[in-house]
Amino acid sequence: MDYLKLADILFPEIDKTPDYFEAKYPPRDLPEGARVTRFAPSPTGFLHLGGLFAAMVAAKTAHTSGGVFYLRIEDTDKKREVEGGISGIIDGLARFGIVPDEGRISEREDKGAYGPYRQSERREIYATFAKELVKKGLAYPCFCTEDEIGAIREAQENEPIKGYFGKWAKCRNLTLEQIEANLAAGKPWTLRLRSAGDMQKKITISDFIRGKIEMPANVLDIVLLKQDGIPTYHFAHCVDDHLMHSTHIVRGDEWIASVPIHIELFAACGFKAPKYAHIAPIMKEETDEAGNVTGKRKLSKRKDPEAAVTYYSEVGYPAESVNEYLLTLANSNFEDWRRANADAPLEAFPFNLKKMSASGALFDLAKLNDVSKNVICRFSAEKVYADVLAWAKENDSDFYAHLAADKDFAVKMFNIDRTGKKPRKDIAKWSEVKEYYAYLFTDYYKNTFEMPENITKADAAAILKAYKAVYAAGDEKDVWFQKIKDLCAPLGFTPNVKEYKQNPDAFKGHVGDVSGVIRIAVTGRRNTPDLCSILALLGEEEVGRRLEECIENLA
RNA sequence: GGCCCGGUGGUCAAGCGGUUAAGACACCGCCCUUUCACGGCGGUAACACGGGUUCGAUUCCCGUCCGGGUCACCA
Repeated sequence: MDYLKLADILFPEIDKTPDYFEAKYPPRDLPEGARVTRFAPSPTGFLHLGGLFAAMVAAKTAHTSGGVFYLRIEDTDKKREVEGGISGIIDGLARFGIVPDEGRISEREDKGAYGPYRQSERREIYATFAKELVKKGLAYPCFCTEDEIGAIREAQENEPIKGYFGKWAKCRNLTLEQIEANLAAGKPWTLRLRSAGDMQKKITISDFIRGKIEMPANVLDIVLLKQDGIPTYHFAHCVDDHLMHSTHIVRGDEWIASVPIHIELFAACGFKAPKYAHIAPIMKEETDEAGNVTGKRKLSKRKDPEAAVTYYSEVGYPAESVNEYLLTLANSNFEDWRRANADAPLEAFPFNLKKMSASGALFDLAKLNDVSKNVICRFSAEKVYADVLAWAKENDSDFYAHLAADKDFAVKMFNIDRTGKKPRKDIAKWSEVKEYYAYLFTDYYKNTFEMPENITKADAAAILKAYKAVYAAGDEKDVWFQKIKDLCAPLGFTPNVKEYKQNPDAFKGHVGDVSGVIRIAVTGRRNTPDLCSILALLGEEEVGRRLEECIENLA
C-alpha cells in the first residue's frame, strides 16, 4: 500500500505538515515544574457544578506551580451545541472568580499564542496531523455505515471485547483500489486509527489521584475524524493538548477508561503523553418518593437544580462560599488551614492535587450552609450590603428598592452584631436576608403580639407601659439595659437570672422575660439580634408606635 | 456481561502494620448568656463481609458483597 498516495487522496487540500504547527506553537517558556492545565468543556448548556469543580482544581493546579490555566472549547458535536453556551461557561467561571490566563475569552475572541482555542476553528490542524498518521500507515478510511456498525455491535453481544477491531474491522485492509472506488462512488468515510494494540498486553498508567492503574492496552481502531471531518474527543485531546503543551490533564473520572486509547494515540503521533489526574464526580443521594435513600449518583443537571452553577447565584450563596465548600471537598485539610488562616485569601491555600479523594463525595447542603455562614460572618456590613443589593436586583426587585432607598439604614442593619470577636452566623445565603430582617422594614413588619405562655397579658401590658415611660431613643447599651433591669422588681420580676433559677416560685419571671416581652412587642419575634441596636435603628417614633399598638392589642 | 475504580460514624474525611481510630458538618446534653446566635465543655455514632500473611491487621494479599464509571462517527 502506498500510504503517501492514500494520504494525498484523502487530504488533497492539506499542504502543511506537522512541523509547521510544531514551529508555530513552540514549547512554553515556563519555569521548571510549572504546570499547564486546562478546562475543556463542550458548550452544551450552562456550567455544571462538577465543571466548576474541575475548573477550580485545574486552575489551582496551574497557579500553585506558577503555570498556566487556559480555557478550550470542545465544540466538536454540533448536535449538542447550545446557543450562548460559550458565554455561559465563561460568565459562570468568572462569577466564581475563575478567569483563565489564556484561551477563549468570549463567544468569538481568543487570548494567548496557542489558539484558536475553539475546536471547530482548528480543522486544518487536525487534518494535518491526521494526514501524517495516514502517511505513516497508522490511520485508514472506513466506509462502514451506521447500520453496519450497529450490526457489528449486535453480533458482539457476548464478546468480551466490543468495538471495531481485528476481524470486525472490515475496512482496515482495504486496498488502494477499493478505497479509490469507494471514494469515487461518493461514499462518506471516517478516519480510523490502525491500532497496534495487543490483546494480551497490559499498560499501566500513573494517575495523580488514583496512583497506578493497570489496564488492557487499547486494541480498537477508534474513529479519529468523523464523516464531517471534525475530530472525536480522543483525537482532539491528543492534538490540542500536545500543541497547547498541557502538562497535566485534569478531568472527570469517566475518562479513565479511555486512557489506553489516549496513550496509544499520543504514541502514534509521536507526542509525549501528559500526566493525568482523574477527579471523582460530585454525587447526590438518590431517594425514592417516600424519601428513602436508594443509592447515590452523579449530580445531574436534568434532575438536580443544584447541579447548575446558576442555582447558587439565584438563591444567593456568595461565590466565596461555594468556592470554600468546593475546596473542602477537594482538599480536606482546607478546613484546618482556614481555621488557622481566617483572613487569608483563598489563593494562599497550598492546594495539592494528590490530596484529592479517589471516590465521589456526596453533595451536602448542610455543610455548604455552615461554610457559607462562616464566610458571610467575616464580611463587612458594606460588603454584605453590596452583595445583597446585587442579589436583590436580580431576584427580588421589591427588596432591592427598599435596600436602595436607604443605604445608610441598611448598612447599619447589617452591622448589628457583626463587629467584635463573635459575629453572628445567622445568614447562609442572601435569599434569607429579607425574612431575617423583615421587622426592620415597616412594609414587611408583621406582629401577632403573641406572648410566651408564662407571661400573662396583664403583666405584658404592664411591662410595656412601664418601659414606654422610661424609654429614650439615644440610650447607650448599658443605660438601656439598666432601665430594663429597673423595671423588674416593681412588677414582680427579678433582674437577676440566677436568683430566679434558685427560687422560681418567688417571681413572675426574670429580666430575660421582661426584655422578651419588649422584643415581641417591637419585632414580633421571640429571637432577634441585639435588641438595643434594633430599637436604635427603628427610631423613637416607630418604637413608640409599636409599643402602643401592642399595649392596645393586649388590652 | 467484560474492563477499571472505590468502600473508615448520617455526611465530608485523617490514619497506610501496634492509635483510647483525629477533626469538621449534622444531632443530643451542659455551661456562658436579657432571647437567639456565637463561644466553651461533653456525648451518641465508623474501619462492608469472609478467608489468609503476620507476634499483631482499619492498614498488605485473595475472594464475596455493595457502590460508581466505561464499553459511540457524545464529550
